[in-house]
Amino acid sequence: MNAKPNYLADIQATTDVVVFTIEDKTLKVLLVQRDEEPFINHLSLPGGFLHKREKSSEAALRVLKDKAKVRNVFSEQLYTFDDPKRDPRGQIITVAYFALVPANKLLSVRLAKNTAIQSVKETKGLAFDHDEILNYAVKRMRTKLGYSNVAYSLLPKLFTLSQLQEVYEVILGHPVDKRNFRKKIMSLGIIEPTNQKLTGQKHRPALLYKFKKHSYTELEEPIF
Amino acid sequence: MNAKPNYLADIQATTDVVVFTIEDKTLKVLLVQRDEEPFINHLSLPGGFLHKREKSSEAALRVLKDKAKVRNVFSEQLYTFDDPKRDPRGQIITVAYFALVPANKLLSVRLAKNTAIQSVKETKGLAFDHDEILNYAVKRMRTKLGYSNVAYSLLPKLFTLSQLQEVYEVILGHPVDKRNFRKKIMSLGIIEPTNQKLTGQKHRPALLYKFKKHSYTELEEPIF
DNA sequence: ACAAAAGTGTTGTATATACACCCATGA
DNA sequence: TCATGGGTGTATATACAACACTTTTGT
Repeated sequence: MNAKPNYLADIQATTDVVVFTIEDKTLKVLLVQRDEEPFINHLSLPGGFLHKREKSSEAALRVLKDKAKVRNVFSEQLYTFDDPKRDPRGQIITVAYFALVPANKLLSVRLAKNTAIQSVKETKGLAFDHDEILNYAVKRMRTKLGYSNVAYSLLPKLFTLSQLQEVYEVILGHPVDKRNFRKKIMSLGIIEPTNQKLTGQKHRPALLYKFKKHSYTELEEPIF
Repeated sequence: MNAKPNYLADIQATTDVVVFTIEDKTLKVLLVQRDEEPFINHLSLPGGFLHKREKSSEAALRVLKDKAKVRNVFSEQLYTFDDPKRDPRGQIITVAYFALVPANKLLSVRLAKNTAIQSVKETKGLAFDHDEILNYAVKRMRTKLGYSNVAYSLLPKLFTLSQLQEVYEVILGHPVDKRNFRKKIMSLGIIEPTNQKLTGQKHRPALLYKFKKHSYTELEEPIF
């Protein structure tokens, strides 16, 4: 192999992961507090450097396991941010991912020091260009939800139609009509009723549904 | 700065650009023949290494200027391919872009040695993972066209409605009804008629239209 | 006059939207 | 018995899909 010409960039690569969840009718994101320079004590997206012989998708899963304590969640490559000025340490590009995690899977990480799960709306002033990455992820996630079944990854295995509707309302940012929503979602054929009900609330028990597929599928007709 | 721990990847970064054009009712792609190892003499997507202090988007424009001889064309980041086995020379990740160029802007590059503009359908056996990148680009381009005005970037400034319809037919892969297409496209309000006609053909001259905006815009309602 | 593409409306069908009441449970 | 969310149908408006003939030019 020839020596590298000196106009070529010396690059390091990282992965940052935008972990979304929905809770209290609010879209939230997982953040970690940095414990070293640069941006020490700032909040940032969870991330890390790419290891030798590792794909960024594997690195993203590693970050999800180590920092968010979750496995088997939906994650997808988002965009690569590579402005040479984005990191003061040098030319460090980041392959950003986003992941969707049901709130009930984030119990253990809530207890960890130096992590926060906070409303996306109230999030700004993150380290590096992470505000920009977060904004980009929100946009992508919104459109994804409109033509795929990814909502499954924000809900427990069994869920009520109202819970599913809440997911869509939070992400769309406006309420939708209950009857029309149910008609639409049932006509898509992506979920099916179980024979179980959610009891123990102070109102009529709701029938529990499940997604037919727990893997990412794009729909022919859009949901919204 | 500390020394780099040895489990971190030594990375180089490249950009590869999928340059699409439409000609003879066919979707075509610009390819270059490699003149060095690995994959010497194989066709590949035009691309190159990232320079110091350069963003991948700038590198993509540089590639477009140097290899495709075009400027001011639509280009957009596609996806980052980073399987450590994708390049035998080492851990080389590529930030792929796709660009849309009207056929009439590719005149000079046609004459160049070692370049080819060929039908996407008939393209396979490219160097590295470029078949995969090309497939990914085709898919993305199809969906983009459905909810944006990017068709402008595949046509000359002035064009007939039949030419525009051809763009959609080629990318959708099936013919569409002329009257319905015109109704739809006019109702979107993204193009407007000029007072010029395209004469010199052996049939009735067609009114020429232009896009209101020559910059990428996402539409509220999808075209298809 | 002929060939070839340009241009133009209507109708039926399917989809989306708007809207209000009764039901089952826990407290 | 009351409060709370669960569950259900219809009528109207809008969007989509199918379809054929006349016009203008070049040869």
